Amino acid sequence: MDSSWLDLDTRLDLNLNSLPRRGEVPKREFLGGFTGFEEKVCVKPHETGLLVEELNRISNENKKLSEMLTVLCENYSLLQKQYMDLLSKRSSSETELTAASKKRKLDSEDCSRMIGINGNTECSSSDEESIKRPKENTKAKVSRVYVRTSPDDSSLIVKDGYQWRKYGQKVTRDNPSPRAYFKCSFAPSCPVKKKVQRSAEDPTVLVATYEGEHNHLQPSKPELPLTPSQGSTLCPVSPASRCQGPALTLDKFQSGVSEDAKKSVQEAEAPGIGQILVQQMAASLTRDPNFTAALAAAISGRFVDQGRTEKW
DNA sequence: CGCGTTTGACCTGCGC
DNA sequence: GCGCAGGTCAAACGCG
Repeated sequence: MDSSWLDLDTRLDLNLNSLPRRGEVPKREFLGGFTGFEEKVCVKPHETGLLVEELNRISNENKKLSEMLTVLCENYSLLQKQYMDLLSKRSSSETELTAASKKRKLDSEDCSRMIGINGNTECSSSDEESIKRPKENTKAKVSRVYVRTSPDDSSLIVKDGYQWRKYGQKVTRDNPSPRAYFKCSFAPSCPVKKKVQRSAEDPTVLVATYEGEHNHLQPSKPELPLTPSQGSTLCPVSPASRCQGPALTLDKFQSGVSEDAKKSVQEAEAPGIGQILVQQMAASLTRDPNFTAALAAAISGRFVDQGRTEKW
């Protein structure tokens, strides 16, 4: 593992903040990491000017590209918001038609509307239920998570890092797709249940309803599927938090969610545990003499490398 | 053989 | 009290 590469060459900053301003000669460390390019450092003065000009041109180009990307992202968010508004209007008009006879549907639809209003992909209905259904005050906390899947993925699997055992499946009246019932199987005494059903409006969206709180640690981080067919991604429907990168965990996913909703899920999932685990792992690693020796060797190696590049 | 999933039967709560 | 719909159970089944 050549750690000297990491800091010097892997920065792909579109804004190019680290690049020299117009008229400045490029610094040595910028060129230092490129093998083959290093020979060109010893160039004639007029060639330096050309290189600076070229660098500025690329810098401007990157700037333009990043601006275009920003505009594109804004447009995307706007469009998605409009789409969600449209969906919510349609679902609420449908609700009005059947509300008198379908009081049970309230539970599933109040949250669907929330998607449209503020782009939230997860909501806790515990507060609403405490008002609407005082009888269920003693019931476990309920939170809902919306998960986008690929259209060809027919499984009802939401990978959230916990182990679930399916104990039932039922076709409900208001939705043609079946609802799957899961129990947390990591701890036998864990009371948490999960219901997963495809959204009636958008079949690519899985609606996972969690009931109760885990009384154990999270066995593993939510895993990302390698291929779309392998399952669902914990990809928020919300435009605010776009599906990207490998760090798509439930915690990350909550970044586009309202504070109340975040709180409810954080309470349910006990996220501080992860941090404590990391600290414990770091502590145990630093206590290991072999690890500290290897680390020291790696760091000293970096110093030697850097000293060499600065000579150039 | 053990474990997880499937699926039909049964239970429970709610509205009329 | 009855009917309906959601939720749960448990035997059968499949897979590694």
